[in-house]
Amino acid sequence: MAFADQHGLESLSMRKLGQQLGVEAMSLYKHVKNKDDLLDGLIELALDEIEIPREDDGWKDGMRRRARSARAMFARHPWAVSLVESRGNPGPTAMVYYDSVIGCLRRGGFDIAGAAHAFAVLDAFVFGFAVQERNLPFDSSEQVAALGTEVLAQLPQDRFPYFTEMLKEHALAPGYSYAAEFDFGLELILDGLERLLPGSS
Amino acid sequence: MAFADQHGLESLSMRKLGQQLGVEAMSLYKHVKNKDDLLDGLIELALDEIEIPREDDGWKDGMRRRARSARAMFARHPWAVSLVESRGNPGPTAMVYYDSVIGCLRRGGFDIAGAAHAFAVLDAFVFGFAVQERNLPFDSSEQVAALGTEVLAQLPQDRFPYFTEMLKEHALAPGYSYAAEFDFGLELILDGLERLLPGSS
DNA sequence: CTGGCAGGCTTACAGCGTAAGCTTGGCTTA
DNA sequence: TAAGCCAAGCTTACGCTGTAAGCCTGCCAG
Repeated sequence: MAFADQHGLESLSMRKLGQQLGVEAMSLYKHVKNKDDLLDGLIELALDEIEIPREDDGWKDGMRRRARSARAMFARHPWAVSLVESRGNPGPTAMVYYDSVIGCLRRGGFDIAGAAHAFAVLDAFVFGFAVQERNLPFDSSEQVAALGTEVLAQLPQDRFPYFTEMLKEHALAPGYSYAAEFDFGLELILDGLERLLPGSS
Repeated sequence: MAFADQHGLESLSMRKLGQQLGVEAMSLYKHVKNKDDLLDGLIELALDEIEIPREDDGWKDGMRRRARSARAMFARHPWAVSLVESRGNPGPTAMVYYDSVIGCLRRGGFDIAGAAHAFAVLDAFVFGFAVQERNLPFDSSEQVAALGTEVLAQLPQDRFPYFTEMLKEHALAPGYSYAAEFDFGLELILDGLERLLPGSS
């Protein structure tokens, strides 16, 4: 995990990892079945950093908590995005996660189908947002400004009037942060789900 | 693209691609700068299959159209998911796509910030859903039944009561299709966005 | 007729995951 | 104390990858 955080997932090879540990590549195979096994372990570590809903959380707080912490985890470990994307089989940590999320929704009043809906839409949003955020070609707001003005200079602005406008008057405006879009989307979805509940007319 | 559809992205190597074309691997480099260049071209082809909103679409219809067609494209070309995920730089097709989406929203009455919100949440959902769907370890509903019962048999059911329940009574129920979750989430988000509009009090 | 050049081919290299087998040192047990 | 096992490392080798460098051939313009 330290290696992935430091050097990125694409440069994690058995040889380099061994080198960092002061060991030959093949020695790692005493501890790990193969590279996929190692990557599965990495996912497990990453998923374990996602906070699951507490027993005493209402469904909305519980979902908010896990969504926010998932986003934070993906921001801390960008490699986890590609990893989760590229391999499917849920490990034990994923099972705990699934069960606690569904449980939180069911206790909050959702029927089975409703909980499935809620889970699907929230999960898709959280993960999709993590991907978007990781693919942004900048990290800080100085970088976004620099890159934005450069793009603007090269762009045939008359061909993309709406995009240009948004870049100029929104994304490049002081204080803009893409991260804020996360809370917006999250609350929108949570409010929409709330309306499904019996008793919200 | 044909090769990727047929054999999957992971087995697309320059040598194998050349072989399929009756040509040596290195010959491809006369037409393509390097493999990344080729992959960028693939993305371009894939994105081009996403329907963009029509001029006469209302914002809701426009967004629904592009969301649905994006999902359909990802279903047709599963490799496009990993590809979009792994490389960021938007090409010309992506620019057209961005501009038309933002334009559709703006014409529909969203202010700049609102359009940015809407774009972000919809895009995250659509892409996140595509990833989920691609990672499902089954393709048909017979497969889901077979796999589901197998998982159920192995699972320590008492440890994951909610998950077990959902599997038994929902996912394994006849006629269940994960795909239906897409429209649910999409409409939920669209309805949520509608409420942002002035005049919907 | 000639030059350029597009489109292919050949060779070669470094890096990858990993199969197969070897060495070593410490612990367990008789 | 001796015997045996085994965990943890090392070595070598194989087939795969992307691609740099350079060569050959045939078409087409001047």
